[in-house]
Amino acid sequence: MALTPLQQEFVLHFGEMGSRWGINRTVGQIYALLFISSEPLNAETITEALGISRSNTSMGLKELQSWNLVRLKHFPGDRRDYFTTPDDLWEIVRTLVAERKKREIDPTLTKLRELEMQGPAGDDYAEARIAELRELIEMMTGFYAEMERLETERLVKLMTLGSRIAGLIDKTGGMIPSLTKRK
Amino acid sequence: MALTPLQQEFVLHFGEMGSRWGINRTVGQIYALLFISSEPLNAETITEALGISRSNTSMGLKELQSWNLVRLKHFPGDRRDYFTTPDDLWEIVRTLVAERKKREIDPTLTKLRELEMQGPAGDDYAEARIAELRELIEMMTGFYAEMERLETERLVKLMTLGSRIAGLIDKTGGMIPSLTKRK
DNA sequence: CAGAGATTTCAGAAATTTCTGAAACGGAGG
DNA sequence: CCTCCGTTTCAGAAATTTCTGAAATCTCTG
Repeated sequence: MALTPLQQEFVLHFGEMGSRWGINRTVGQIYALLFISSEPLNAETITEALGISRSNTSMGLKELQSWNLVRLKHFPGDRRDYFTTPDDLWEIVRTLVAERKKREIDPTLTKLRELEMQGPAGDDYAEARIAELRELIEMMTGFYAEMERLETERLVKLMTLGSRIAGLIDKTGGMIPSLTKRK
Repeated sequence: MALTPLQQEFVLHFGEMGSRWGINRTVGQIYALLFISSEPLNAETITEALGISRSNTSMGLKELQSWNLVRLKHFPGDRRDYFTTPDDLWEIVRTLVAERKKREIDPTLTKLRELEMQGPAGDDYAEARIAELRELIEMMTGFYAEMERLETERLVKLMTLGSRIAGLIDKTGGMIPSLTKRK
């Protein structure tokens, strides 16, 4: 499969950005290709389009699957696997955030709790700093857990409202009457 | 400077996590060390504490400075540079988010706009997908711009209120009376 | 402005990550 | 239970990133 110049440039950009996102170039390119392709693609097509080895494609797809970033499709009479990305971009964002949290935040939270468990180490400053960090992360993951439940439409509205909500929270108490009344 | 077992473990953990966060092990360790040290440290002390080369420390500190993650201090009669992290954890988070946005999001937004500029490429699906992605990113960065202005205290309150706010935004319109009234 | 102390730069070494081709594996159909 | 088609695994090659020691640079101080 030959790429159009537009596809080409898009794919190459995501390849380059890949390293900043903690995935490698190939994985970035594969994802970008699936993202801008209207039809599901099989491994052979991807291999050809990106000019990489078949095994590299296999590893890249495996990586993307471990991130839950691709969906598998099948066609009758064809036993090859075909891959796509979800149509809903918000679903993609949600997955991305969830996975990054799992890989980048959770292990640290676990480690911090573990360190606190070990009991007083006679290093007050370090202990205080660790506790503070753990509390911060817990607050943020708690907030995240709330947001996670929202479906796309509500999330969009929340983001649109952003500024107004922000302006409301004042230093004197942060209590919004219509908020505190309910529940 | 010899590290306490607690410091040791904390530092090593951040070193390991570093790779997942797009920074290298040494940079992660240096940051962690500064974070749990009550006093500012100079390059020589860091070098010794982490058992790395002096030049590696220099590069790591330079990297951290480019991320705006460390503060420089000086003591009278000592012309060496001493480094610390901010006391306020929220300030650290803000910096982290701002820098990651700059490195991981902005270049892509620019690229997407650029691709759209190049005009119709006869690939409707790809064009639509790119436009959709750009719009999503613009919405998120817009929301981020709002949040960025909030100082620590308000942010904490917003996060604490999270669930209630989320529950309010309903499908029928998302308009919260007390919100819509004020500008 | 010479010398000492401190930091930065840089080319190559070391370590790590990514990529490939070949071989192993898996499972549907005959 | 063999064969074919497709996928995965894996050991080594290639590429990239990180780290080091030596030299260069920078900047106070006397």
